[in-house]
Order: sequence, then C-alpha cells, then structure tokens
Amino acid sequence: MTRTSLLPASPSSAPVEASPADVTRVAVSTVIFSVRREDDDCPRLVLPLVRRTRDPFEGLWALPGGWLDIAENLDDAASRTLAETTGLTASYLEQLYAFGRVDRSPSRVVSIVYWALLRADEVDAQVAAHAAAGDAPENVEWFPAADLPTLAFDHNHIVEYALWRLRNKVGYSRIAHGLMADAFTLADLREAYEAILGRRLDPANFRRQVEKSGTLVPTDEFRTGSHRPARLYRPHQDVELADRGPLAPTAPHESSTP
Amino acid sequence: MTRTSLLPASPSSAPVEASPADVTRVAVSTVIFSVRREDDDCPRLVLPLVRRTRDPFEGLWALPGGWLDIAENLDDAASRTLAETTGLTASYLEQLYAFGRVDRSPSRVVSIVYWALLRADEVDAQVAAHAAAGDAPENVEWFPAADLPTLAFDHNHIVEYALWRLRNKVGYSRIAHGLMADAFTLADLREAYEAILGRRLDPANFRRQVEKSGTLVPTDEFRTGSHRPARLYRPHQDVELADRGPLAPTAPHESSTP
DNA sequence: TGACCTTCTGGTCAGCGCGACATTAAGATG
DNA sequence: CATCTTAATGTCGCGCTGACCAGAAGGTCA
Repeated sequence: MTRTSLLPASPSSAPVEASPADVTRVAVSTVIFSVRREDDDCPRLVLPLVRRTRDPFEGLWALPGGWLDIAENLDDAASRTLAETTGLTASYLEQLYAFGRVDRSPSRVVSIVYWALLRADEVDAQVAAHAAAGDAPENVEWFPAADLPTLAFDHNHIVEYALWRLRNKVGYSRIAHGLMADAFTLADLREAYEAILGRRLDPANFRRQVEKSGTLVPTDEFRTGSHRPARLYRPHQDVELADRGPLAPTAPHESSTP
Repeated sequence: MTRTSLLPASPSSAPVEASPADVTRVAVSTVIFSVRREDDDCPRLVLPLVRRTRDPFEGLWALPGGWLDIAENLDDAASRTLAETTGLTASYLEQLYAFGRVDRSPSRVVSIVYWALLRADEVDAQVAAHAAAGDAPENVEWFPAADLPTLAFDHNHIVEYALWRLRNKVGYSRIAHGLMADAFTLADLREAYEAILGRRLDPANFRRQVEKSGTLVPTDEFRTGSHRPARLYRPHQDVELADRGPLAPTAPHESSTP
C-alpha cells in the first residue's frame, strides 16, 4: 500500500525480492497525455516523465510506473504507480500493450503499459494541490509528445505506439472528451483533436460531426473572448469515452465463470 | 527449449520454480481461430482447447498456453506454447491483452494472451502431419467459438474479448485473409467474413469492396463445382494482414534507441 | 461612432462509399 | 432442352464528408 519503489531498478536495489537473475518480474507503466497551450499558440499534446534515480539508465527520463504488487490488479497498479510518481490521477485509463522483449532491460522485466488521458484543467489543479500539501512529486517534468529526448529502456518506442493508438482511437470514439474540463467550447474540443492528429480541422464540418453524434449537451452559457462568444457544451452523461467491448471500465475481467 | 509444462498448474507441481505464494508468475496463452465447414452447411468459427490435467480446474477445457521462459520473448512464448500443446502453427499472431486480476487463479498469475488465425487448409494438414509423425497432441479438441463449455480460469471471458477484437478488426483490415489457403474464391473469403461477423453479406457488394481494396490478385484458374465456376484469387504479396503501427510484425519492440 | 477584424454558426454543393437490388453469364442436373 | 444455382456486372439512392460560402456577433482601433 505504501510502496515507495519507482521504476524497474538494478538488481542490487531490490533487497527483499527474489534475485532478478532467475525470475521474471512484472512492472506497470503509464503513458499519460494531456493538452497544454504554449504561449498564445495552438495547444500541444504533452506527457509527464520521471527522471530515473537508479542504475539502469540512471539520469534518463522514463515513463512513470513501478512494480506490480502481489495482491494488486493491473489497473490498480497503473493508477497507484502513476499517483506515486507524478501525483496525477487520470480521467481515462486503458491498457496499451505488454512489452517483454528479453533485451529491453538488464534484468528480465515484463512491462504492462497503460495509456491515459488527463483533463487539461486538472494538470495545473493537481500540481497546485500537491504543492500546497507539501507532497509535490520530484523529478517530474512535462514534455511535448512530438519532441521527446532519449528515454530509458524502450520507452521511446512505447510512447510512439501509444501515440499511434491515441490517433487511431480519436477517429472512432469520443476519447478526446477525456481531455476536456466540465464545460468547454467546440473550439476547445477541436483544438484537442488537432493537437492529437497533427492537422487542422474545418470548424464548420467539425461542428456538424459532433452535433450529429449526440455526445454533447449544449448549455446556455457562453465564453466571451476577443470575438464572438462561443457556446459552452458539456459531455452527455450516458456516453462512454470508448467502447471497451467485453472489458468493463472499472472491473475489466469479470462476469464469466464465477 | 524442450519444456514440457502445460498450463498454469498448482503450486505443488512446480518443483524448481520459486514458491508461487510470494511471486507473480507470467503465463502466455493463445486464442487461435479457424473456420471449418460443418457438413454441407455454412462454415463456422472454431478454436482448439486443451483439457487440463492438473489441479486448478483439472478436467476443464482451457486455452492452450504455458509459462513464459526467462529468456524468451513474449511472441516466441506464444508460438512455442501453442505448438507444444496443440501442434499448431499460426498464420497470424497478435497480442490480445494482459489479464492479471488477483482472483483469476489460486496463485498469482499474469497471463499475456495472444490471439491467432490458422488457415482452414492447415487445420487438417497439421493434424495429419503430427499423426503421421507419431507426436499427435493429446487432450486437444476443436469447439465452435459460438458455443463453448465452461472453461478454466477466466478463459470464457478471454475468448469473448478475442471474438470482439476479431469482429472489429475484420471491418478495417484484411485480417480474414489469414484464414484462407493459397488460392481461394471470393465466396470462400465472404463465408469467412460471414462466420466471423455472424451475418450474411451481399456477394455483389462484397466483391466490389474487395476488388477496390487491391489486396487480391486474380488468377486464371477457376474452381469448378455444382454451378458456374468461380475465379480463384491469391493474396497480394505486399499487403500486410493488419496495420500494426509501430509494432513490427516479427520483432515487435525494436527500432528505437539502439 | 463606425470601419474592420476574427471567430462562431449555419448552409450549400459535389464526390464517394455503401446497401439494396436488378440483370446477365455459365456450368450442373434432370 | 428446361431449369436451377451460383458467379459476375451494373444501376440507383441515401448518407457521410470535405470544400466552400455567408451571415452573426462580439471585440479593436482610428
């Protein structure tokens, strides 16, 4: 419950656990995306990384994560390690892939990687809350997803795959709503799509698609800015961000053979 | 290399390995689909299951699989355990999901599950080859995917999810080609789609879609039957069954940070 | 105040893909 | 030779989409 381990570390740094030389260990990491407006420029896709403080790849940036506990579900481990290392709580969490190449780490580690979204307004809010509480996470920094440094392990490749999945999923689901605050304009949502897809979208056509989908509820409020005020929308309650199929959102592997 | 272990077994049956009571072990299983024509009826989606011979769920049917070796990539483990338990070699193999609920097994087991396709003509061919060689796999039986018995562990749920992924993927990729022999008619391919999707497709519209996709090469041969002969097609060489994105088909986690 | 700019919002139009359906071709069967 | 079944081609209408236009509604600045 109160583990303090960070990422897959060197063999010598795991005193209690069995010798990594002959055991396959399971780690859990998370690629968590958010959008942030740089200056007055267009919003960009960003993700938090953690600087490693232990031997394999010490000093390099890596995905937030940690070891899987013996009595912990995979989803719970992803949420826990993400919170422990970055102090963040995701608004959407989904398993990405299990990476297990023998040569991806000095010791044998299978990483169950999740990808997640964080509401744009929660980035600053959660960071500020932790700063006020005095438990601000250390060695955490946000990077633009399109311009990352060389990361530890195969994490560059993992982020590349997570981006690919996100760009795919944004096309056939309402997943981008997970980046939005409670109320937002269609321009906000469109800019999130543009940040993910890396190309501009026609505002009129975008509006048509969203309205037809029925996933948004218009409010009577408007956001006033430099120009004509824009109507604020809220996400429809009964619409899931994505169709998980037989994998239930909260308890993924249930329902069969009790 | 010459392991003979079958599925995740009871603690007492793993003498050399560390005690399962305090270690999370990694298993690999595979849901492998094929199509078989029942009688002169329409083809159906079938999959092979293995009857368990050890304690947890002994006697129940389960997915083919086994333990991950310490120096073995995940993909290799899926191929190896599939061959060891069923004698089959898949024509397409893709990671499905990592299942790791604490309560899915008496001991803590994280299962990296793959899903695969087997060419219809290879089902009988591979079985016959093993029978001739005297190493026919035991306790293996094919079941219709739509009508399975109660399986061990959470395997019913896993098959359900694999079916969902297959039905999804068949809509936006050429994955169904992995079920076809070297040469096949459009009716063969359409019936595979129908078996997967569970509904009839219009032959004319199906032909139009396939021809436009450019994934098939018409031959000069025809299959003669009870009615007008049907032209035989071959899959286009340069067309992958599915877009894996940054995950290369043979060596999934490479290319980054050398 | 009024000209001008930018964004929001609604609308039109052509092209494409797809489902539904009609029609002809070609071999097997009796 | 009539008939049946499947193979293969063609036609039509609908809905979605991208490109584009036009008015609405606020600011900004001379």
